[in-house]
Amino acid sequence: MSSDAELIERVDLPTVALRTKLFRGLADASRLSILDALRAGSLSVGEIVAITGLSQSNASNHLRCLSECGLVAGEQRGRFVHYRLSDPRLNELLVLADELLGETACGVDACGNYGAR
Amino acid sequence: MSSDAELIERVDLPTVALRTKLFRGLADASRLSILDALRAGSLSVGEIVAITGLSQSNASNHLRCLSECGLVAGEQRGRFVHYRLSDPRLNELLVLADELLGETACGVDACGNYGAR
DNA sequence: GCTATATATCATTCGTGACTGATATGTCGA
DNA sequence: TCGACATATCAGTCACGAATGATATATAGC
Repeated sequence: MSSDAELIERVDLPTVALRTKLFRGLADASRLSILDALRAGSLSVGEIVAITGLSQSNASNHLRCLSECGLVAGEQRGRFVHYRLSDPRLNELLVLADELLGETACGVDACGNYGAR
Repeated sequence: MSSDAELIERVDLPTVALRTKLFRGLADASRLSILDALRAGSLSVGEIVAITGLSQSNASNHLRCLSECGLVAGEQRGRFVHYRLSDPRLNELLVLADELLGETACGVDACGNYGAR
């Protein structure tokens, strides 16, 4: 239907949906705090809580989310669990983001469409 | 207060907040569709509507958001407004995201913590 | 001037997901 | 086995922001 005038290349929805979920995983101050803390190396949950200031249950919830998504990896050591970034390219992504924020995307802080929850 | 045991390097909150806003700008299927469409070159709003399938007002709202944030730039030509990506590094960011999704972050699609709105 | 087309703005609705507090699981030392 | 510590899970609350539909602005052609 809608005839032959369909020469427009539609957006690839599944791909876009995947990207959306990845960026949504990153679009939260708590999760970004955790990821930022882990850039220096692996940390236990307690250390993450101390560094980020998140509540224990909140941090744990976000860690589960990040872990399921494959962005961080946890390893049990005694009664501690140590988490680390699962891919160095995650660090690259953050660096690239900071570069953008430093230049063209500098209007982001002033954008009132969504706030700093 | 809280004594001298403050050797912990706390997360830099303003920086994290900025990154959060940038990623939140990217964490939406509609906006990502628009950005993806613009990777091929500049497009008018009408073309963007046709390609993404978004409603006109919805697309316009997202374009304003993306424009204010500095991620896209619009130029008036006659009664049309043509938008383009304002920085090629935005494209790099998307490529990097796809790389991550292809490998370590492949759990993202299965992550049920947040959905594909 | 008037009409049609292109884009922008505004108010409202409604679902998603972040946080809290309490509780459960699990691991170590005595 | 028991108590203390580390982490995980769960239910409930509440605010953010995405989409819609109607309306406003703007530009071009007649």
